[in-house]
Amino acid sequence: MPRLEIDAIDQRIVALLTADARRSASEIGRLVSLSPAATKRRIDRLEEVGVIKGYTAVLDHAKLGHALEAFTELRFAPGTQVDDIDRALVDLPELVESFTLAGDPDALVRVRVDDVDHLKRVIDRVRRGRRGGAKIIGTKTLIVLGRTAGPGERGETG
Amino acid sequence: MPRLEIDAIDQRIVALLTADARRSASEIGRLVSLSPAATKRRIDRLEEVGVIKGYTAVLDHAKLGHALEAFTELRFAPGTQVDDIDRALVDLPELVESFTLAGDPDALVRVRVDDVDHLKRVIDRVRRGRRGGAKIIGTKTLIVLGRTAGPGERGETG
DNA sequence: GTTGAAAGGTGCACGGG
DNA sequence: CCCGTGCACCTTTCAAC
Repeated sequence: MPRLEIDAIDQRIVALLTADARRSASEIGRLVSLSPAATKRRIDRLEEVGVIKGYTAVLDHAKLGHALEAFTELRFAPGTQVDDIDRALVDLPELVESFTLAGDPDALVRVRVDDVDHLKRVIDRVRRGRRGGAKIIGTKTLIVLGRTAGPGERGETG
Repeated sequence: MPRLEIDAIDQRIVALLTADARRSASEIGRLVSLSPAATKRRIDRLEEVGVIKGYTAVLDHAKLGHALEAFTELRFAPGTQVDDIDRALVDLPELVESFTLAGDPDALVRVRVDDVDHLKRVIDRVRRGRRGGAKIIGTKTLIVLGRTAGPGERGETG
């Protein structure tokens, strides 16, 4: 395993790839004053140590027919293990990401759906929450009206 | 402006770029049985019409020193405009994204911080919510214990 | 960290369906 | 409209330093 330290140049490379993951290693090298080969080695190392987990396209989901986004807060029966929560949600195609939380509610589930009717069906599926012994005793769904990206999503954190 | 219709091949291209945004147009072309040039033209068109808004690196924030993630629910005073909410949150480097919601709470703010002390300072800043006339009358912060990516984040939705 | 050369990807004009 | 081809140019990759 390569060294884990992330120096200032690594941070700039990470920021540049966060802003545009399809930039070439040569261009990044130009921007951080390094040769293409040295830049590529740093990118490879950042991937190896797991600082960079991958690269993804940022989509306009509304244009792909998934116009509605929502968060559903979940409350579980006493004794439910946090790991059970994840198991309760696999195989839900509408799931974007799910969070286990400290406090009340116990989990937050983010879903993307076509319309309110679709949302209703998804919430029904979530509420069943059969798998893994997780017993859902309450849900509260919040419909997203608008979303704004922050600096932390654009690589401006360092 | 190019055509807005997204056919089955476009959807596969979007899914492939969502799974790995750094794949070359030639490789994607091989996977969807199209020439490199035709594939590139489709990718360019998907970007032009805004289906693909950009490309970003997926990071392990814990390895970059931002180990703690949290959601803060916000409640606003009556008469607050939803647009005021976004204006109240600009210039918060710890902000990942913010959502305006239908129902109660009025907004959900996602932040990434170094530790609980840092979180305390960020929540204090959010609670002030000076800008744009947004008056925050209550907050509730949920600390993230764990996160799981769903199919909708990996391009498996189509 | 650099250089350099081979392999492969990109960008563009052209022609065909 | 959208596809493929061919070619010049640029990037990536890897050895050697």
